[in-house]
Order: sequence, then C-alpha cells, then structure tokens
Amino acid sequence: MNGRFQIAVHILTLLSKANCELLSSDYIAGSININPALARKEISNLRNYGLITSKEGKSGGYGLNKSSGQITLADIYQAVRNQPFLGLAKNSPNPDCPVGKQINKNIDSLYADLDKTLFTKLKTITLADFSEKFD
Amino acid sequence: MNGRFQIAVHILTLLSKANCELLSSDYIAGSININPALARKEISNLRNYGLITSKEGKSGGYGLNKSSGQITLADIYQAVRNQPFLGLAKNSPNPDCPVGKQINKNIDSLYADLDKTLFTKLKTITLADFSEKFD
DNA sequence: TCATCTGTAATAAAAAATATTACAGTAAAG
DNA sequence: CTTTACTGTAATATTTTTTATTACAGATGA
Repeated sequence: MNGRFQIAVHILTLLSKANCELLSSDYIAGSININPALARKEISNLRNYGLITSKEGKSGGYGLNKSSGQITLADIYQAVRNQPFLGLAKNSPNPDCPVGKQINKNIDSLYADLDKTLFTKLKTITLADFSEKFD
Repeated sequence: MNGRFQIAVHILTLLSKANCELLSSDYIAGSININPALARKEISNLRNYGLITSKEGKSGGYGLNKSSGQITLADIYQAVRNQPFLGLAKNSPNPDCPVGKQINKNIDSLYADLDKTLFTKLKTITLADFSEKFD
C-alpha cells in the first residue's frame, strides 16, 4: 500500500476530529510532518473526490465535505490510487514463451480479484470508526 | 503489490509446467525478460522458503520442491514480502498532536487487518489452480 | 580440464516517491 | 485599498527504492 493512503487517512482523521473548524495546510502538514505543499496537493486530490471542502483567503482552510460516518476507507483508497489496488502487471515477458505470453493477463485477473477482496473489506470501515480509536 | 510477487509467480508457473525438467536461470529470465542474476536472486529467496530446489554445475537448474497443488499463492507472497502485505506506517508524525501521536499505531493495526484478509484469500489459490489458466 | 551451470556480491542505472521553492490568486480585517 | 494569511499549482530538486549489470568464485558433468 501506498504512502499516500496513510497521508490521506491522517488528513481526514484530523478533519474529522476538528469539529467543523477549518484546519490550515500548515497545521495539517505539521501533524503529519510533511511539506505543506505536499499536503495541499493530496488535499486537492481528496477534494476532487468529494471528501474535503476548502476555503481560500485569510481564515481559509479545510473541512470534511461529508460526515465521517458517510466516508469509508474504501472511498479514501479509491481517491488515492490511480491504478488498481495492487498495481497492474508491469513486466514485458517473452511473447514466444507460452507462459510469458499469458502471464500478464492472468496476473491482472488475479490482482483484480484480490483488489475486490480488499475493497469489500475497506467498505466496512468508516472514517468515524477509525477516528474513534484516537483518545 | 510488489513487482517481485509477479516475478515469483512467473518463475513458479514455469517450473510447475516444466514437468520436472530442470530449467536454467537463463531460460527463466528470458521468459520474464529480466536479468538472469535477478532471477537467480529471487529463486534463491524462494528456495529459502522451501518452494524451489536447485542443482549446481553443468546440467543444473531449478525445479519445484513441492507439487504445485501444495503451494498456495499465500506461500509465494510470504516469501516475497519482507514486511506485511501492505507495508508498515512509515511517516514520523508530530508527537505533540493527539492524532499524530497515535496514527502509526492505528494505521499498523488497520494494515494488519487488511493483510489478514488478503492472506486468507491467497491461501485459497494454489499454484496448480493458477497454472491451469495457461494453455 | 573444459563447458555450462549456480551463488552471490558489488556496483550502476533508472524509476518512483517525496520535498522544496516559488509565486499567483483569494478573502478577511484593519 | 492595502496588508495579512491563507489556498492552488507548477516547476524543480532531492532522496529512496527498484531494477539491471557486471563479475567472478564454486560445482558438476562430459
């Protein structure tokens, strides 16, 4: 799993515990210990997926766009991955070999299967569930 | 998922279809289209996990150490990963932030949970099952 | 004793992830 | 209106990880 997933979960957990106060990218980046520009970039992506709202200008910042009970970890993962969960087969095997010729197709289909399994699991956990684990 | 998993599955599929003939690292690397030294390195690891046997010297090569029905994809993955399936939390968040302080613990526990889900799924698929998909 | 393999380490190159810098644009507050 | 404190985003640099390459010692059979 991608490091971006962890960052995204961290961001959304902060927002979920912020009680509707807007948080700045500086504050968020400080909690994660990453660069504010990187935080803004990930936030921008999460906003494209409808999970976050933002407000520009002085006293601007970020908040959740839905209640934490309505956001599942599957939503977060879907926003973060640009490829299927486990990546695609990416070798260029020998087409003259009977196994090489078919391996990518079969690996892709295996990955899709595993992907579905994980996704099903992630759908059962809401951001609210996850946030509750923090004091 | 790791590129090494795909390589490992490819190697074991080749061996499983080789009908007990020993295959050389050159042949295997040629099918995957990778460097023979890299293939030998992965094979060496798979041998440490009891999945492959090797024979040195002229007319040497590699073969399966168990029947393909006795090897599951979970065995292969376990051999290939050095860390849990989805990696460990690896940020160094701010310990002065209530969320930052606890995020790694909670992410690790989430990953362990997801890991178990995937592992359970992978255990249901044998190398024989996978190999059957090739003509 | 030569040819053909494996085993492994050291190194190099390529690719991917992450961090940094910079600055234009927006909104509130004086 | 002008200053201040933010977001939005692109360009670039750095670091880390992955993958490839080279090299050669050791094993085994012909």
